[in-house]
Amino acid sequence: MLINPATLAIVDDHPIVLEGLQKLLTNVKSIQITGCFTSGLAFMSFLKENKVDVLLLDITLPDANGIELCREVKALSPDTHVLALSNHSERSMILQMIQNGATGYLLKNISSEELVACIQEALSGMITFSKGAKEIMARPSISELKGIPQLTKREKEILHLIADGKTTPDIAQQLNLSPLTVETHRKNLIQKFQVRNVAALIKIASQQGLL
Amino acid sequence: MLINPATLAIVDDHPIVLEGLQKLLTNVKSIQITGCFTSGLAFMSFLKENKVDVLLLDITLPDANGIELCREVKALSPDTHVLALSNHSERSMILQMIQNGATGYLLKNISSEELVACIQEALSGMITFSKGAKEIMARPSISELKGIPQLTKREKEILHLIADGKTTPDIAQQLNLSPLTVETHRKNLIQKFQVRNVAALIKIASQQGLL
DNA sequence: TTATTTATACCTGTTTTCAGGTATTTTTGC
DNA sequence: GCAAAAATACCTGAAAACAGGTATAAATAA
Repeated sequence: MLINPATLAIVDDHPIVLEGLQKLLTNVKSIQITGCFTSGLAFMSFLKENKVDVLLLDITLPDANGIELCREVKALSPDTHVLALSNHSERSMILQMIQNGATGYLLKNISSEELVACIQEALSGMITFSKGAKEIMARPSISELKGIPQLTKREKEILHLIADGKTTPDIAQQLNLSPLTVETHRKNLIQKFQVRNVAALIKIASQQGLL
Repeated sequence: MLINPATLAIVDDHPIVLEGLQKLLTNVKSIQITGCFTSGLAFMSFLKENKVDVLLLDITLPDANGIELCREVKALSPDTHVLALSNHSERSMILQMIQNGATGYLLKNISSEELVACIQEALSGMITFSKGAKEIMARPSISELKGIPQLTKREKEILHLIADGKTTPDIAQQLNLSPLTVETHRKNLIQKFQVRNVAALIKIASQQGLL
Protein backbone atom coordinates (compact mmCIF):
# COMPACT_ATOMS: atom_id res chain seq x y z
CA MET A 1 0.00 0.00 0.00
CA LEU A 2 3.02 2.32 -0.08
CA ILE A 3 2.90 3.81 -3.53
CA ASN A 4 3.28 7.51 -2.88
CA PRO A 5 2.55 9.06 0.48
CA ALA A 6 -0.25 11.61 0.40
CA THR A 7 0.85 15.22 0.58
CA LEU A 8 -0.53 17.27 3.45
CA ALA A 9 -0.35 20.96 4.24
CA ILE A 10 -1.41 22.88 7.33
CA VAL A 11 -2.64 26.45 7.66
CA ASP A 12 -2.93 27.77 11.20
CA ASP A 13 -1.84 31.06 12.65
CA HIS A 14 -0.69 29.51 15.92
CA PRO A 15 2.85 28.16 15.53
CA ILE A 16 2.29 25.87 18.49
CA VAL A 17 -0.53 24.08 16.71
CA LEU A 18 1.64 23.78 13.63
CA GLU A 19 4.41 22.20 15.68
CA GLY A 20 2.07 19.85 17.45
CA LEU A 21 0.43 18.61 14.29
CA GLN A 22 3.78 18.04 12.64
CA LYS A 23 4.97 15.96 15.54
CA LEU A 24 1.76 13.95 15.54
CA LEU A 25 1.93 13.17 11.85
CA THR A 26 5.65 12.66 11.16
CA ASN A 27 5.57 8.99 12.10
CA VAL A 28 2.61 8.28 9.88
CA LYS A 29 4.18 6.72 6.82
CA SER A 30 1.31 7.30 4.45
CA ILE A 31 1.29 11.05 5.01
CA GLN A 32 3.98 13.51 4.04
CA ILE A 33 3.79 17.05 5.36
CA THR A 34 4.80 19.34 2.53
CA GLY A 35 4.09 22.73 3.98
CA CYS A 36 3.03 24.69 7.05
CA PHE A 37 1.65 28.18 6.76
CA THR A 38 0.43 30.87 9.10
CA SER A 39 -1.48 32.84 6.48
CA GLY A 40 -3.92 32.04 3.72
CA LEU A 41 -2.04 34.09 1.17
CA ALA A 42 1.21 32.19 1.70
CA PHE A 43 -0.57 28.89 1.27
CA MET A 44 -2.37 29.95 -1.89
CA SER A 45 0.87 30.82 -3.64
CA PHE A 46 2.32 27.47 -2.53
CA LEU A 47 -0.73 25.67 -3.89
CA LYS A 48 -0.19 27.19 -7.32
CA GLU A 49 3.10 25.34 -7.62
CA ASN A 50 2.59 22.18 -5.57
CA LYS A 51 0.11 19.34 -5.37
CA VAL A 52 -1.64 19.08 -2.01
CA ASP A 53 -3.85 16.10 -1.26
CA VAL A 54 -5.09 17.20 2.13
CA LEU A 55 -5.18 20.60 3.77
CA LEU A 56 -5.75 21.02 7.48
CA LEU A 57 -7.26 24.46 7.71
CA ASP A 58 -7.92 26.61 10.74
CA ILE A 59 -10.96 28.82 10.25
CA THR A 60 -9.78 31.89 12.13
CA LEU A 61 -6.89 33.43 10.28
CA PRO A 62 -5.31 36.85 10.33
CA ASP A 63 -5.64 37.73 6.66
CA ALA A 64 -8.72 35.93 5.34
CA ASN A 65 -11.52 33.93 6.87
CA GLY A 66 -11.30 30.20 6.48
CA ILE A 67 -14.64 29.79 4.77
CA GLU A 68 -13.64 31.93 1.84
CA LEU A 69 -10.16 30.49 1.74
CA CYS A 70 -11.67 27.02 1.54
CA ARG A 71 -13.67 28.00 -1.49
CA GLU A 72 -10.64 29.54 -3.16
CA VAL A 73 -8.61 26.42 -2.53
CA LYS A 74 -11.27 24.18 -4.05
CA ALA A 75 -11.69 26.48 -7.03
CA LEU A 76 -7.96 26.41 -7.72
CA SER A 77 -7.41 22.76 -6.87
CA PRO A 78 -10.64 20.73 -6.75
CA ASP A 79 -8.83 17.51 -5.83
CA THR A 80 -7.40 18.94 -2.63
CA HIS A 81 -9.37 17.72 0.35
CA VAL A 82 -9.89 20.53 2.84
CA LEU A 83 -10.38 19.47 6.44
CA ALA A 84 -11.45 22.29 8.70
CA LEU A 85 -9.67 22.13 12.04
CA SER A 86 -11.25 24.50 14.48
CA ASN A 87 -12.45 25.35 17.93
CA HIS A 88 -15.70 26.74 16.57
CA SER A 89 -18.45 24.41 17.63
CA GLU A 90 -21.45 26.07 16.06
CA ARG A 91 -23.53 23.90 13.78
CA SER A 92 -23.99 26.73 11.31
CA MET A 93 -20.24 27.16 10.98
CA ILE A 94 -19.75 23.49 10.16
CA LEU A 95 -22.53 23.62 7.58
CA GLN A 96 -21.00 26.71 5.98
CA MET A 97 -17.63 25.05 5.65
CA ILE A 98 -19.17 21.98 4.04
CA GLN A 99 -21.22 24.17 1.74
CA ASN A 100 -18.03 25.87 0.66
CA GLY A 101 -16.36 22.66 -0.31
CA ALA A 102 -14.74 21.30 2.84
CA THR A 103 -14.33 17.52 2.95
CA GLY A 104 -14.68 17.42 6.68
CA TYR A 105 -14.69 19.20 9.99
CA LEU A 106 -12.53 18.38 12.96
CA LEU A 107 -12.71 19.95 16.38
CA LYS A 108 -9.35 20.76 17.88
CA ASN A 109 -9.87 18.46 20.84
CA ILE A 110 -9.47 15.54 18.44
CA SER A 111 -7.23 12.63 19.42
CA SER A 112 -4.24 11.77 17.27
CA GLU A 113 -5.64 8.40 16.23
CA GLU A 114 -8.89 10.01 15.24
CA LEU A 115 -7.03 12.67 13.29
CA VAL A 116 -5.17 10.09 11.26
CA ALA A 117 -8.37 8.12 10.69
CA CYS A 118 -10.16 11.23 9.46
CA ILE A 119 -7.33 12.11 7.08
CA GLN A 120 -7.44 8.58 5.69
CA GLU A 121 -11.18 8.79 5.24
CA ALA A 122 -10.85 12.11 3.43
CA LEU A 123 -8.16 10.63 1.17
CA SER A 124 -10.48 7.80 0.25
CA GLY A 125 -12.94 10.37 -1.08
CA MET A 126 -15.40 10.57 1.77
CA ILE A 127 -16.64 13.34 3.97
CA THR A 128 -15.51 12.99 7.55
CA PHE A 129 -16.16 14.50 10.96
CA SER A 130 -14.52 14.21 14.31
CA LYS A 131 -16.62 12.65 17.04
CA GLY A 132 -17.36 16.01 18.57
CA ALA A 133 -18.37 17.49 15.24
CA LYS A 134 -20.68 14.55 14.58
CA GLU A 135 -22.45 15.21 17.84
CA ILE A 136 -22.90 18.88 17.10
CA MET A 137 -24.24 18.13 13.66
CA ALA A 138 -26.81 15.74 15.10
CA ARG A 139 -28.18 18.41 17.42
CA PRO A 140 -29.93 21.10 15.40
CA SER A 141 -30.87 24.09 17.50
CA ILE A 142 -34.55 24.18 18.15
CA SER A 143 -34.70 27.86 17.41
CA GLU A 144 -33.45 27.10 13.92
CA LEU A 145 -36.34 24.79 13.30
CA LYS A 146 -39.11 26.37 15.26
CA GLY A 147 -40.34 29.84 14.72
CA ILE A 148 -40.50 29.13 11.05
CA PRO A 149 -43.68 30.63 9.78
CA GLN A 150 -46.12 28.33 8.12
CA LEU A 151 -46.52 29.28 4.50
CA THR A 152 -49.36 28.48 2.18
CA LYS A 153 -48.78 26.88 -1.20
CA ARG A 154 -49.23 30.18 -3.00
CA GLU A 155 -46.90 31.96 -0.66
CA LYS A 156 -44.16 29.41 -1.21
CA GLU A 157 -44.65 29.69 -4.94
CA ILE A 158 -44.37 33.46 -4.87
CA LEU A 159 -41.44 33.35 -2.46
CA HIS A 160 -39.52 31.28 -4.98
CA LEU A 161 -40.32 33.63 -7.82
CA ILE A 162 -39.25 36.64 -5.78
CA ALA A 163 -35.99 34.86 -4.98
CA ASP A 164 -35.47 34.30 -8.69
CA GLY A 165 -35.47 38.04 -9.20
CA LYS A 166 -38.97 38.36 -10.55
CA THR A 167 -40.84 41.59 -9.87
CA THR A 168 -44.47 41.86 -8.86
CA PRO A 169 -45.69 42.52 -12.44
CA ASP A 170 -43.62 39.56 -13.69
CA ILE A 171 -45.09 37.22 -11.14
CA ALA A 172 -48.63 38.45 -11.73
CA GLN A 173 -48.32 37.73 -15.42
CA GLN A 174 -46.72 34.34 -14.91
CA LEU A 175 -49.40 33.17 -12.49
CA ASN A 176 -52.28 34.95 -14.19
CA LEU A 177 -53.03 37.02 -11.14
CA SER A 178 -53.62 40.65 -10.47
CA PRO A 179 -50.43 42.47 -9.49
CA LEU A 180 -52.36 43.64 -6.47
CA THR A 181 -52.86 40.06 -5.37
CA VAL A 182 -49.19 39.34 -5.71
CA GLU A 183 -48.47 42.45 -3.67
CA THR A 184 -50.72 41.13 -0.93
CA HIS A 185 -48.90 37.81 -0.82
CA ARG A 186 -45.57 39.60 -0.78
CA LYS A 187 -46.76 41.73 2.10
CA ASN A 188 -47.94 38.67 4.00
CA LEU A 189 -44.59 36.98 3.51
CA ILE A 190 -42.75 39.98 4.91
CA GLN A 191 -45.13 40.09 7.82
CA LYS A 192 -44.95 36.39 8.58
CA PHE A 193 -41.16 36.43 8.70
CA GLN A 194 -41.16 39.68 10.67
CA VAL A 195 -38.71 41.40 8.36
CA ARG A 196 -38.54 44.81 6.75
CA ASN A 197 -38.07 44.02 3.09
CA VAL A 198 -37.40 41.29 0.55
CA ALA A 199 -33.64 41.31 1.10
CA ALA A 200 -34.07 40.18 4.69
CA LEU A 201 -36.90 37.89 3.62
CA ILE A 202 -34.76 36.04 1.11
CA LYS A 203 -31.89 35.79 3.54
CA ILE A 204 -33.94 34.17 6.27
CA ALA A 205 -35.85 31.96 3.87
CA SER A 206 -32.62 30.78 2.32
CA GLN A 207 -31.00 30.08 5.66
CA GLN A 208 -33.98 28.04 6.71
CA GLY A 209 -33.75 25.94 3.60
CA LEU A 210 -36.96 27.15 2.04
CA LEU A 211 -35.34 27.97 -1.28
CA MET B 1 -27.46 -3.73 26.98
CA LEU B 2 -31.13 -4.66 26.60
CA ILE B 3 -32.91 -1.98 28.55
CA ASN B 4 -35.58 -0.81 26.18
CA PRO B 5 -35.35 -1.33 22.46
CA ALA B 6 -35.33 1.91 20.48
CA THR B 7 -38.55 2.73 18.71
CA LEU B 8 -38.36 3.17 14.95
CA ALA B 9 -40.88 4.36 12.40
CA ILE B 10 -40.75 4.37 8.62
CA VAL B 11 -42.37 6.75 6.16
CA ASP B 12 -42.21 5.71 2.52
CA ASP B 13 -44.90 5.73 -0.12
CA HIS B 14 -43.73 2.44 -1.66
CA PRO B 15 -45.21 -0.48 0.28
CA ILE B 16 -42.47 -2.74 -1.06
CA VAL B 17 -39.79 -0.63 0.62
CA LEU B 18 -41.80 -0.69 3.82
CA GLU B 19 -41.99 -4.48 3.71
CA GLY B 20 -38.33 -4.86 2.90
CA LEU B 21 -37.19 -2.61 5.71
CA GLN B 22 -39.42 -4.36 8.19
CA LYS B 23 -37.99 -7.72 7.24
CA LEU B 24 -34.46 -6.40 7.49
CA LEU B 25 -34.96 -4.94 10.93
CA THR B 26 -37.22 -7.45 12.68
CA ASN B 27 -34.35 -9.62 13.83
CA VAL B 28 -32.44 -6.68 15.26
CA LYS B 29 -33.16 -6.92 18.98
CA SER B 30 -32.27 -3.36 19.87
CA ILE B 31 -34.77 -1.89 17.43
CA GLN B 32 -38.52 -2.12 17.59
CA ILE B 33 -40.56 -1.01 14.60
CA THR B 34 -43.59 0.83 15.94
CA GLY B 35 -45.12 2.19 12.80
CA CYS B 36 -45.02 2.24 9.02
CA PHE B 37 -46.67 5.02 7.05
CA THR B 38 -47.14 5.91 3.44
CA SER B 39 -47.93 9.56 4.04
CA GLY B 40 -46.45 12.35 6.09
CA LEU B 41 -49.80 13.36 7.52
CA ALA B 42 -50.46 9.90 8.92
CA PHE B 43 -47.07 9.82 10.58
CA MET B 44 -47.44 13.27 12.10
CA SER B 45 -50.65 12.31 13.88
CA PHE B 46 -48.95 9.12 15.12
CA LEU B 47 -46.00 11.15 16.41
CA LYS B 48 -48.33 13.29 18.51
CA GLU B 49 -49.26 10.24 20.59
CA ASN B 50 -46.16 8.05 20.47
CA LYS B 51 -42.47 8.33 21.17
CA VAL B 52 -40.29 7.68 18.15
CA ASP B 53 -36.52 7.43 18.56
CA VAL B 54 -35.63 7.05 14.91
CA LEU B 55 -37.55 7.86 11.76
CA LEU B 56 -36.52 6.50 8.39
CA LEU B 57 -37.91 9.06 6.00
CA ASP B 58 -38.22 8.94 2.26
CA ILE B 59 -37.91 12.38 0.72
CA THR B 60 -40.34 12.01 -2.13
CA LEU B 61 -43.81 11.66 -0.72
CA PRO B 62 -47.26 12.14 -2.16
CA ASP B 63 -48.59 14.73 0.28
CA ALA B 64 -45.61 16.74 1.53
CA ASN B 65 -41.97 16.98 0.63
CA GLY B 66 -39.58 15.27 2.98
CA ILE B 67 -37.50 18.35 3.72
CA GLU B 68 -40.41 20.21 5.21
CA LEU B 69 -41.74 17.13 6.93
CA CYS B 70 -38.36 16.65 8.55
CA ARG B 71 -38.46 20.13 9.97
CA GLU B 72 -41.99 19.60 11.27
CA VAL B 73 -40.99 16.35 12.94
CA LYS B 74 -38.02 17.98 14.67
CA ALA B 75 -40.12 20.94 15.76
CA LEU B 76 -42.71 18.63 17.31
CA SER B 77 -40.29 16.06 18.68
CA PRO B 78 -36.70 17.31 18.85
CA ASP B 79 -35.40 14.03 20.25
CA THR B 80 -36.53 12.01 17.28
CA HIS B 81 -33.60 11.26 14.99
CA VAL B 82 -34.62 11.63 11.38
CA LEU B 83 -32.65 9.60 8.89
CA ALA B 84 -33.35 10.48 5.29
CA LEU B 85 -33.57 7.39 3.12
CA SER B 86 -33.59 8.33 -0.50
CA ASN B 87 -32.51 7.77 -4.06
CA HIS B 88 -31.71 11.44 -4.50
CA SER B 89 -27.98 11.75 -4.85
CA GLU B 90 -27.56 15.49 -5.20
CA ARG B 91 -25.26 17.15 -2.73
CA SER B 92 -27.57 20.12 -2.35
CA MET B 93 -30.42 17.82 -1.37
CA ILE B 94 -28.36 16.19 1.36
CA LEU B 95 -27.27 19.57 2.69
CA GLN B 96 -30.86 20.79 2.74
CA MET B 97 -31.99 17.78 4.75
CA ILE B 98 -29.21 18.28 7.28
CA GLN B 99 -29.98 21.97 7.49
CA ASN B 100 -33.57 21.08 8.25
CA GLY B 101 -32.64 18.88 11.16
CA ALA B 102 -31.96 15.44 9.73
CA THR B 103 -29.53 13.32 11.76
CA GLY B 104 -28.28 11.55 8.67
CA TYR B 105 -28.70 10.65 5.04
CA LEU B 106 -28.80 7.16 3.63
CA LEU B 107 -28.92 6.22 -0.03
CA LYS B 108 -31.33 3.44 -0.82
CA ASN B 109 -28.61 1.16 -2.15
CA ILE B 110 -27.43 0.78 1.46
CA SER B 111 -26.61 -2.69 2.77
CA SER B 112 -28.51 -4.10 5.70
CA GLU B 113 -25.47 -4.13 7.98
CA GLU B 114 -24.71 -0.53 7.11
CA LEU B 115 -28.32 0.41 7.75
CA VAL B 116 -28.23 -1.04 11.25
CA ALA B 117 -24.87 0.59 11.92
CA CYS B 118 -26.20 3.96 10.84
CA ILE B 119 -29.28 3.63 13.00
CA GLN B 120 -27.08 2.77 15.98
CA GLU B 121 -24.87 5.76 15.28
CA ALA B 122 -27.90 8.04 15.08
CA LEU B 123 -29.19 6.63 18.37
CA SER B 124 -25.90 7.46 20.02
CA GLY B 125 -26.43 11.09 19.11
CA MET B 126 -24.21 11.44 16.08
CA ILE B 127 -24.82 12.45 12.53
CA THR B 128 -24.40 9.60 10.10
CA PHE B 129 -24.17 8.99 6.37
CA SER B 130 -24.18 5.90 4.23
CA LYS B 131 -20.99 5.23 2.29
CA GLY B 132 -22.51 6.54 -0.92
CA ALA B 133 -23.74 9.70 0.75
CA LYS B 134 -20.31 10.31 2.25
CA GLU B 135 -18.77 10.17 -1.20
CA ILE B 136 -21.28 12.60 -2.64
CA MET B 137 -20.74 15.01 0.22
CA ALA B 138 -17.00 14.96 -0.36
CA ARG B 139 -17.40 15.99 -4.00
CA PRO B 140 -18.65 19.56 -4.24
CA SER B 141 -19.60 20.57 -7.75
CA ILE B 142 -17.04 22.86 -9.26
CA SER B 143 -19.73 25.12 -10.67
CA GLU B 144 -20.89 25.72 -7.12
CA LEU B 145 -17.51 27.02 -6.12
CA LYS B 146 -16.28 28.75 -9.23
CA GLY B 147 -17.96 31.65 -10.94
CA ILE B 148 -18.22 33.44 -7.66
CA PRO B 149 -17.54 37.11 -8.23
CA GLN B 150 -14.73 38.65 -6.28
CA LEU B 151 -16.02 41.29 -3.93
CA THR B 152 -14.16 44.14 -2.34
CA LYS B 153 -14.20 44.68 1.40
CA ARG B 154 -16.72 47.48 1.12
CA GLU B 155 -18.97 45.47 -1.13
CA LYS B 156 -19.01 42.56 1.32
CA GLU B 157 -19.79 44.96 4.12
CA ILE B 158 -22.69 46.49 2.25
CA LEU B 159 -23.92 43.10 1.06
CA HIS B 160 -24.27 42.02 4.68
CA LEU B 161 -26.14 45.15 5.63
CA ILE B 162 -28.52 44.76 2.71
CA ALA B 163 -29.14 41.16 3.74
CA ASP B 164 -30.00 42.39 7.22
CA GLY B 165 -32.83 44.42 5.77
CA LYS B 166 -31.12 47.78 5.87
CA THR B 167 -32.08 50.32 3.24
CA THR B 168 -29.69 52.55 1.34
CA PRO B 169 -30.24 55.55 3.66
CA ASP B 170 -29.73 53.29 6.69
CA ILE B 171 -26.46 51.95 5.37
CA ALA B 172 -25.21 55.39 4.35
CA GLN B 173 -25.79 56.69 7.85
CA GLN B 174 -24.22 53.68 9.53
CA LEU B 175 -21.06 53.83 7.41
CA ASN B 176 -20.90 57.60 7.20
CA LEU B 177 -21.20 57.60 3.45
CA SER B 178 -23.30 59.41 0.94
CA PRO B 179 -26.44 57.46 0.04
CA LEU B 180 -25.35 57.88 -3.55
CA THR B 181 -22.15 55.99 -2.83
CA VAL B 182 -24.07 53.17 -1.24
CA GLU B 183 -26.30 53.09 -4.29
CA THR B 184 -23.23 52.70 -6.48
CA HIS B 185 -21.97 49.76 -4.45
CA ARG B 186 -25.39 48.19 -4.54
CA LYS B 187 -25.46 48.62 -8.28
CA ASN B 188 -22.01 47.05 -8.61
CA LEU B 189 -23.08 44.08 -6.51
CA ILE B 190 -26.09 43.46 -8.71
CA GLN B 191 -23.93 43.77 -11.77
CA LYS B 192 -21.18 41.47 -10.48
CA PHE B 193 -23.62 38.72 -9.66
CA GLN B 194 -25.50 39.26 -12.91
CA VAL B 195 -28.86 39.48 -11.26
CA ARG B 196 -31.83 41.80 -11.61
CA ASN B 197 -32.45 42.93 -8.05
CA VAL B 198 -31.53 42.44 -4.41
CA ALA B 199 -33.84 39.49 -3.96
CA ALA B 200 -31.87 37.43 -6.46
CA LEU B 201 -28.66 38.92 -5.12
CA ILE B 202 -29.32 37.77 -1.58
CA LYS B 203 -30.42 34.35 -2.75
CA ILE B 204 -27.25 33.68 -4.70
CA ALA B 205 -25.00 35.22 -2.06
CA SER B 206 -26.63 33.11 0.62
CA GLN B 207 -26.37 29.92 -1.39
CA GLN B 208 -22.71 30.57 -1.96
CA GLY B 209 -22.12 30.98 1.72
CA LEU B 210 -21.26 34.66 1.59
CA LEU B 211 -23.70 35.57 4.34
C1' DT C 1 5.91 55.35 -11.69
C1' DT C 2 2.21 54.48 -14.20
C1' DA C 3 -1.98 51.94 -14.77
C1' DT C 4 -5.73 49.81 -12.64
C1' DT C 5 -8.85 49.00 -9.18
C1' DT C 6 -11.46 50.68 -5.36
C1' DA C 7 -14.08 53.81 -3.03
C1' DT C 8 -16.11 57.78 -3.23
C1' DA C 9 -19.95 61.02 -5.04
C1' DC C 10 -23.31 62.96 -8.16
C1' DC C 11 -27.56 63.33 -11.53
C1' DT C 12 -32.31 62.06 -13.67
C1' DG C 13 -36.25 59.64 -14.35
C1' DT C 14 -38.85 55.37 -14.03
C1' DT C 15 -40.21 51.35 -11.76
C1' DT C 16 -40.93 48.77 -7.82
C1' DT C 17 -41.64 48.17 -3.18
C1' DC C 18 -43.73 49.01 1.19
C1' DA C 19 -47.17 50.60 4.80
C1' DG C 20 -51.64 51.31 5.75
C1' DG C 21 -55.62 49.64 5.11
C1' DT C 22 -60.55 47.01 3.11
C1' DA C 23 -63.15 43.29 1.10
C1' DT C 24 -64.96 39.18 -1.52
C1' DT C 25 -64.73 34.45 -3.01
C1' DT C 26 -63.05 29.94 -2.57
C1' DT C 27 -61.19 26.15 -0.07
C1' DT C 28 -60.47 23.51 3.86
C1' DG C 29 -61.14 21.65 8.51
C1' DC C 30 -64.16 20.30 12.10
C1' DG D 1 -73.11 22.86 7.46
C1' DC D 2 -70.41 26.32 9.56
C1' DA D 3 -66.23 28.53 10.81
C1' DA D 4 -61.71 29.45 9.72
C1' DA D 5 -58.08 29.90 6.61
C1' DA D 6 -56.44 30.91 2.04
C1' DA D 7 -56.55 33.18 -2.16
C1' DT D 8 -58.14 36.68 -4.55
C1' DA D 9 -58.49 41.86 -5.56
C1' DC D 10 -58.50 46.79 -4.73
C1' DC D 11 -56.79 51.72 -3.11
C1' DT D 12 -53.33 55.57 -1.95
C1' DG D 13 -49.19 57.79 -1.11
C1' DA D 14 -44.49 57.65 0.34
C1' DA D 15 -40.12 55.48 0.20
C1' DA D 16 -36.84 52.85 -1.92
C1' DA D 17 -34.72 50.59 -5.71
C1' DC D 18 -33.09 50.39 -10.38
C1' DA D 19 -31.17 51.82 -15.04
C1' DG D 20 -28.41 54.82 -17.25
C1' DG D 21 -24.92 57.30 -17.03
C1' DT D 22 -20.35 60.63 -15.29
C1' DA D 23 -16.43 61.72 -12.44
C1' DT D 24 -12.62 62.13 -8.98
C1' DA D 25 -9.52 60.94 -5.12
C1' DA D 26 -7.12 57.21 -3.02
C1' DA D 27 -5.11 52.99 -2.80
C1' DT D 28 -2.81 49.08 -4.97
C1' DA D 29 -0.53 46.37 -8.36
C1' DA D 30 2.53 45.88 -12.26
